[in-house]
Amino acid sequence: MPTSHLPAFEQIKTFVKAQITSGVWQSGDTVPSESALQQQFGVSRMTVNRAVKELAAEGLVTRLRGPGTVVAQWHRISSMLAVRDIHEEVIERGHLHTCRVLRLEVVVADAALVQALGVRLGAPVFHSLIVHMEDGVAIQLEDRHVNPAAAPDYLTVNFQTTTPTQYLFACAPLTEARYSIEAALPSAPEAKSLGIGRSEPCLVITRCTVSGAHVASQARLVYPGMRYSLRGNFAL
Amino acid sequence: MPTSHLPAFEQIKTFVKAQITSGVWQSGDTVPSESALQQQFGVSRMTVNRAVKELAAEGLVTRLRGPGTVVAQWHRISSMLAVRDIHEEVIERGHLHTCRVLRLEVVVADAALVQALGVRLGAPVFHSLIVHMEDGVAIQLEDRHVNPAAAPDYLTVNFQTTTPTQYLFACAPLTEARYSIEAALPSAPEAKSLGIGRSEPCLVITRCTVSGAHVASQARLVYPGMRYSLRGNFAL
DNA sequence: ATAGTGTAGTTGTCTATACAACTTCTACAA
DNA sequence: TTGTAGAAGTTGTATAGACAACTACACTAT
Repeated sequence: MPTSHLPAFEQIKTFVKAQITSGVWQSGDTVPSESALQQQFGVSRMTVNRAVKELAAEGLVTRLRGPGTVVAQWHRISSMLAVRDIHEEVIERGHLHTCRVLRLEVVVADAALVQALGVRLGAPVFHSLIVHMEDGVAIQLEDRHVNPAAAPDYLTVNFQTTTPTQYLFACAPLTEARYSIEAALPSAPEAKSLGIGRSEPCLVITRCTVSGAHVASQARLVYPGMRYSLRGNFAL
Repeated sequence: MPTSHLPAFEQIKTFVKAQITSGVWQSGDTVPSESALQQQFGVSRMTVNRAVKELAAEGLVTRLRGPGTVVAQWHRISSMLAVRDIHEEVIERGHLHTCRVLRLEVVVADAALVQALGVRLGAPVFHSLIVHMEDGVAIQLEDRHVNPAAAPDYLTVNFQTTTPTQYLFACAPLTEARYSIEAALPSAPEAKSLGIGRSEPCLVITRCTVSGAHVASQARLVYPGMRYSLRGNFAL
């Protein structure tokens, strides 16, 4: 990478992003002030300002006069589909979030997992299957496979108090994500876990998150179609 | 609106947006150069630069050294879900796009349309029902209601050569959009039109577009779940 | 007629400075 | 102890100027 040929403001952005994605600066941590970065990089404050302002526009940091710049809580994927925690989402609606852990185990990587996670065939992979409920009604089935290299202690987490999304955010900072949204019918066990009929259509979000060099996890999120919809708004 | 109290760069952004949303500047038109806007608003070039640069980041205009700034082709809704034309989308994949117009008529506004389009009960509303095909296979059913105030000549358009999205973009520039994505089973006529079974789940995108003071149209887009998925990517 | 050259116009980046607006913390006074 | 005032630190906005990189177009030399 010819970073030295990149514009100064890009180099500063790259530096800050690297600190965040490597986990050196975590959610809520304060980012050095503009004058500090100015001295560190030997550029004018306007150049630092542009770099940090653009990072704020991308949602990686939040800025306030006085308190300064802090690493943002959630890294948004576009303005519509944020990688956010179902727990937070339910709480935000003023409802009660509970969950039932159906499976928490080690499985052996098959061809599909080799493809998705980049592990070797037959290597151990963590697997969790959790039903999330809003006021007692099942709204999401979370079927997740986790790369042990990214979260070695995944199986010891108490998922009654911490959601997988929360835990993975903390120990494997997000650097990249791919997702697809489709409509599908639930399988028999999925329908049973969600308490719906096999003919009820579901929104299925498949999400693959990358943290540094590893594919951290692959999640298949099944939402009952009658109880959930993705909404968005756009203006100007 | 206390526009005079807003920062100068915001006023310039508002001005440019207004020219675009009002249709004075259309897709492909060139935007005045930075020096021209600088003289017009009596500010420094850096201020104009910031305003136009942010509009470019939002996807409303594209900028190039030499050719200058032009109004962008498509107004993106977030980075994932663009309001774009199904025709362009199919062509981009290198396939053949055809369509069948099932209905093109005037209907009388019922309560739901009053709510959605902001017209009076019993007022005339244009309605089109079109099946879009990719290489002969139905991939989208477009059920659209159009506000006559926004597109008075909607019924005279030849939808074999122009898609509703294309036409509406031209005569009613987009200023706002709301959408939701859900999973649902098709109704009997919908299944028949798409050539799928009634038990095959579909992705349903409901989109409401606003142009200036009018709600221009409401579209219900039904995609067969087995033939279509929304995909997205996010990095850094 | 064609190929090459140069010039004008455009955006991209960067500097050094200035003031405004806001927050937090400290110091002082009641 | 409480309240107020102020100082310090932070980001937000704006200016005037400079040079670089790139494009389009007209002009020139072959």
